[in-house]
Amino acid sequence: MALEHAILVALSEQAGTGYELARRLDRSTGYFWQATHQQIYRVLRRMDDAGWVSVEHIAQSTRPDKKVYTVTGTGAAELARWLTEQAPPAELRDELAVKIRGVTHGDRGAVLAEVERHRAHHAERLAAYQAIELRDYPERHALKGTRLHQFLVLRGGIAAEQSFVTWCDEVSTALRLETL
Amino acid sequence: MALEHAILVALSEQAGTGYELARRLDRSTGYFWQATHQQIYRVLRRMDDAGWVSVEHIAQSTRPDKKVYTVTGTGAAELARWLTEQAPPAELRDELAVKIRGVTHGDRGAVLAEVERHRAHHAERLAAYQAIELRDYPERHALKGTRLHQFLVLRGGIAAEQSFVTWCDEVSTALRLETL
DNA sequence: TCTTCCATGTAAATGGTTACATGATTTG
DNA sequence: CAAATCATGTAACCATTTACATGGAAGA
Repeated sequence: MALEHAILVALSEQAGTGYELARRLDRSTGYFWQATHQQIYRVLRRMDDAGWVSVEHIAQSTRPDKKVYTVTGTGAAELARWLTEQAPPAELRDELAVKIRGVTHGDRGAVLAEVERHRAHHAERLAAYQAIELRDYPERHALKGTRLHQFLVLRGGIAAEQSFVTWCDEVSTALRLETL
Repeated sequence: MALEHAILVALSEQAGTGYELARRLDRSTGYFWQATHQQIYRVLRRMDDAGWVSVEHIAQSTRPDKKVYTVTGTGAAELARWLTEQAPPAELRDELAVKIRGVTHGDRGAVLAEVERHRAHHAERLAAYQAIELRDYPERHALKGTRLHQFLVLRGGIAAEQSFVTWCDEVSTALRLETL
């Protein structure tokens, strides 16, 4: 499973708490792998039991105690091993497609509105990703190492959102024309 | 949840058995929603309990007995209701992105090979979808009703696979150049 | 003869979401 | 004064995947 390994990647770059990881994943691997903090806490405990990470308890006076996680040698080895494994290619899951397939059995106007809502959502994400691209990677063609790899993942997010937007447009045009 | 409703859509077009649905979904809604036969059997039972479908037992001499499912009035109403609901926009889940993010912590050659394997997989799917497009929808611009909606979902699958292929190419080029 | 197809399911495990709970601090 | 942020978690539930099980018929 990938969540463990997404966490290993994130912690290899910088040790941190579960709470912090939840936000970091949102902004990096998060384009392709999401997780709530509850899930992350549970997985971190499992990883600790397996010896992939070690914990440093930090008592805080004003806040609840922190647990800062660091990748161990075993964890690093596990990440390296996992990287050589084959992963299942991505499969899509989009309820919108089910709704489109079902248009004839309900209110076509509602489905059209839904297509446009999704269009707006994906366009917004696309714009956000493109803003990150411009702001954080001005030297696009000179990237190396981790920064290059982060950039490449971002590019995947951009490509995917772009294609959702284009598809939504095609669908709403076709549904409108059909009504005439 | 969408599986129930994907099944309602499929059964509205044509009554059928659980086994048959498993294959049909594969070829229609399946570009955006997959399900195994085990899951379908379980969901069909739930739908039967809820009164969304009715079952006709058909005894067969040579084969195990069939259960042919049909959508009831309640089921049709539920589908219509669901179509007016908002659905969460699609989110991506691709382990490949996690591996790309982690390249510096393992064997870069292995990850590159994996990117190319995924590229091949998506290219194959794309070709398959395009073949269906050519074979089954030669009158692309004159489509109406269910056939149009099926076509639009297929177009979404094509757009998505296309963007995966393009992305994989971008990633493998970048990873190769980085090595130099 | 071996594989695929038809046709049904159960059981267990894993993964993920939602709801609930606590409590101080900083920001608006 | 209210809301968001930091920081942790538990519990219950739901969805999905994988493995196991059966058994005849048709086709390669």
